[in-house]
Amino acid sequence: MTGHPATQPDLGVLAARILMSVQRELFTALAEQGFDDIAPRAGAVLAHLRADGIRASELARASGQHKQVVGSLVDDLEHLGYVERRPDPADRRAKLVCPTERGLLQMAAAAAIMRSIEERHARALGEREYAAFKAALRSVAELPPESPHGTRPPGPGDGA
Amino acid sequence: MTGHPATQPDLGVLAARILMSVQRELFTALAEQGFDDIAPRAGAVLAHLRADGIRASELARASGQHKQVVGSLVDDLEHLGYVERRPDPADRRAKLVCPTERGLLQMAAAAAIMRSIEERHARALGEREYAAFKAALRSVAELPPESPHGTRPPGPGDGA
DNA sequence: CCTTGATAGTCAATTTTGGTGACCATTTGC
DNA sequence: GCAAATGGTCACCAAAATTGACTATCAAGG
Repeated sequence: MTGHPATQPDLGVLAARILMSVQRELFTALAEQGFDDIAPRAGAVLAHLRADGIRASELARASGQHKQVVGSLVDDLEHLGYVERRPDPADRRAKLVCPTERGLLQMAAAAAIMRSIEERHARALGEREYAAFKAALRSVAELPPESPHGTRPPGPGDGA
Repeated sequence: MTGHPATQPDLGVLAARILMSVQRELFTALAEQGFDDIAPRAGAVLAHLRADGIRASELARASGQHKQVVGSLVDDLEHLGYVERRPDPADRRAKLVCPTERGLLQMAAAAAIMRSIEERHARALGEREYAAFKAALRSVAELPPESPHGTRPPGPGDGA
């Protein structure tokens, strides 16, 4: 990251700024809607929850966090009543992290807030431009880093 | 953040992913070039350094970190020989954080690495598309959050 | 089968970070 | 020249990430 004011802020600085701003607004709005007991860091788990459950290790991969961190996050969310751990029928080692009723409500609320944030940006940029921006953002997020020699195809590798 | 795999990953998830990937690649490359003693978190300061110096409080604003954090970051970077504190001639309370020779080298190296990362994305997306993407990214990063009533103009308000 | 190696998850200990409140020096506005 | 705001630091505390080890299970191969 190298955003000298002389230079334009670089990709990393911009990403960090957007992340901070989105996080702040999302969790402020969630708190106003009654979800005031979840720490922003729990977003790493909540953002990747699925109604039908997801494995902790997959959460770790998707969020880029270590599995110990995900474990403690899930602990917290479980105590708060947002998720519960259920055994994974397909693998007796694994446990599925499933949202509870309250978890589903939170997911819906967060999705609505994120929609409104993105709609605001879409209005500012123009619908078409924002759609193009979002698509480009996805591409950039999915482009594999560096690949010194034998690049693997950019296929569905990234689970999330 | 609400990126159910069913849904597309949202703005926050994408920003987080890009930030992580950029950080990892940048600091790996810096380490390979001999700058292996700087922690990624110091990027919050390094990214906003200026050759002619910048105040700690401005670093705090630009990076979104508390001034105590910036202080300790600057301490570390000072011990490592990347920056030095000089009194600000314009305000005897303030100190300017100025890059040393080594700091300037680091800034140049980081800028080059970031350029190569962005060039890779530009190749993947197309030069035109990437330029449009980058412009949109800046707009999104600068759009003020929410503004329930009397919006202030989106002028140069954001210091960084 | 029975071994070998990888994967899923947890526990515990350590280290890093981040956050808080108080505090001094200086500047700014009245 | 006094009060309030700003720049910066100190000392302490809480939260968080990283590491390493360990159990249970799965998947391959012999």
